[in-house]
Amino acid sequence: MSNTDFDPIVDTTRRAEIVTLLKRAVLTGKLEPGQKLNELRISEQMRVSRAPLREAMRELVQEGILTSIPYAGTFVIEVTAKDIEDAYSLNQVLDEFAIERTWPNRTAAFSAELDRRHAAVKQATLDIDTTRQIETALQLHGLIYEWADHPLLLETWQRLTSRLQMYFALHQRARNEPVPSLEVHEDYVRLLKGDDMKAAQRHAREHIALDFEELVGFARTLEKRDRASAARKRIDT
Amino acid sequence: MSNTDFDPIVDTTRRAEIVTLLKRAVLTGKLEPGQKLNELRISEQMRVSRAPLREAMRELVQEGILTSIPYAGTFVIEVTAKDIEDAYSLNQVLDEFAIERTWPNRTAAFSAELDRRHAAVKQATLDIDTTRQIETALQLHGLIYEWADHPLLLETWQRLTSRLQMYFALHQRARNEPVPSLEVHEDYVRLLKGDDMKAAQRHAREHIALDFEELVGFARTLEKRDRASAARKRIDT
DNA sequence: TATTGCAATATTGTCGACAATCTGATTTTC
DNA sequence: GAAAATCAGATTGTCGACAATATTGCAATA
Repeated sequence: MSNTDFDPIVDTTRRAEIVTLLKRAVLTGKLEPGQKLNELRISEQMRVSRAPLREAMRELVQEGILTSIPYAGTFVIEVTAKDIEDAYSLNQVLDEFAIERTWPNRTAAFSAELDRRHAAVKQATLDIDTTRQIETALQLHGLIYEWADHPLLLETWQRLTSRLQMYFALHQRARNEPVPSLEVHEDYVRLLKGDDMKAAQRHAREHIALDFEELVGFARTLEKRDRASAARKRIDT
Repeated sequence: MSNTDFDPIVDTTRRAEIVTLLKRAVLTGKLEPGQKLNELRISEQMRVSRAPLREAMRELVQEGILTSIPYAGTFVIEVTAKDIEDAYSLNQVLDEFAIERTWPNRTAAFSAELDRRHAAVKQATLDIDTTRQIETALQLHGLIYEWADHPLLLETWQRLTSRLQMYFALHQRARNEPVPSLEVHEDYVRLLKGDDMKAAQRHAREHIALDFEELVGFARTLEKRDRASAARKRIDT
C-alpha cells in the first residue's frame, strides 16, 4: 500500500471554464459595473450553448459579483462607496480573527510561503500589468486565511476578495497609478513572523485602512459624476 | 407623487421556486447530508425540466449547502463536528461586530420587532413542529444583522445561517428534544435594549456558546458511528 | 481468487428550438 | 397633440433530445 499523494483531477466541464472566464472578465474590469451580460452574444463568442453559460452565471450571481433580474437580464454589480466601506470594515474584523487562528499554526513552511508571496508582490511592481499587482497583494494577504485551518472563514474571505478585486481594478483603470504603499508590506510580513500577535492584528487593521481610504475616496468621486448608467426609472404616480 | 410603499413582485420563475423547495428540503433534513440529488427524478417529481432545476442546484452549491462533483452528481453537504465548531466561532466574531453596528441604530421600531420575534420564539415552543422553533430562534438572532445597515454582513450571516439551520435540524431529528434554554433569550432581549453594549456582546458570545456545545457534542457522537454513507473509496496502489 | 477488460446501463453535461416576457416604436383613439 | 393600445423585435426562461462520462455487473485471464 503506497502512500503517494495524487492531486485531484481538474474538473473539465465547460461550465467551470466559463465561470473562470467570466470571473476574470469582471474582476479585471473588462466587464464594467452595471453592464448587462447578453447570453446569446456571450455564448456565441465562447462557442458554447446558453445552458452552461447560464449555469455559470447563476454561480456568479450567488457569489455576489453579478446580479440578476428575472426576464430583464444579468448585470455586473454596481460598486458604491458604501459597498467598499462595508467590505473594508468586515475585512478588518475577519483579519483579526484570521490572525488569531493562524498564529499557533505558523511553521517554517508558513514563513517560507509568506516570503514567497511577498517576493511576488515586489516582483509584480516591476510588471506593467496592474491587475497582477492586485492579485499578488491579495494573495499575500490571503495567507493568514489559508493557514487558519478554518474553511468557512477562508470561503467567507474569498467572497469578500472577489469584490475587493473588482474595486481595485476599477480604481486602477480610472487612474493609472500603481497600488499604494509597499514598505508597509515589509512590516506586515515581519510582524506575522514575530511574537506579538496583538501587534500584528493592530498593524493589519491600520495597514489595510490605508489602502481603503484611497479606494473609498475614489468611489465617492465616481458617485458624484452621477452617471446614469442603466439607471432604474422610478415610477411615481 | 404618492408615497405608497409597494412590496416588490415575487419573482415568478420556476428556478426561484425550485431553489425555495430544495433549500427547505435540505434545511429541514428532508434531504439528508451526503444524499445524492438525482436530477431526472427530482425534475419529474416537480414537473419541471432539468434546466431550471440544474440552475437552482448551481445556486445552492454556491450557497454552500450542496456540493457537486462533475459527472458524478450533486450531494447535500456532510456535516462534521469541525464544521459546526467553525460556524460557531465565526458566528461569535460576527455577532460582536453586528451588535456594534446595530447599537446606534436601535429605535423604538427595533425594540418592537425584537419583542415580536421574541414572542414568536415563545409561541413556537408550544408548537409540535420543531423546525419552526429553529426558524424563530434564528430570526430573533438575525435581527442584529438586519439592523446593522451592512448588507455584506447580513449576507455573510445568512450564508452561515443556512448551515446552522441544517445542523439544528439534524440535531432535532436525531433526538426529539426541544431547543435548549429559553430564559437566556429573555436576557438577550433585555440586554439588546439596554445601555451596556459590551455586556450585550459578552452575553451573545456566551449565550450562543451554550447552544453550540450541545450541537458539537451531538456531531461528535454522530461521527463515531462512522457511517460509511457514500464513502469515497480511496485508491491505494 | 483477485484482477483486468468490456459491455450495458444510468446519470450528468450540453445543445438547439420553442415559449414567456420585456422593450420600444408605431398606430389608434380621444 | 397626448394618452392609450397594439405590434414587432429582442432577450430571457424552459423544454426535450442527444452527447459525454461514470458506474455496475459479468466474463476473461493470470
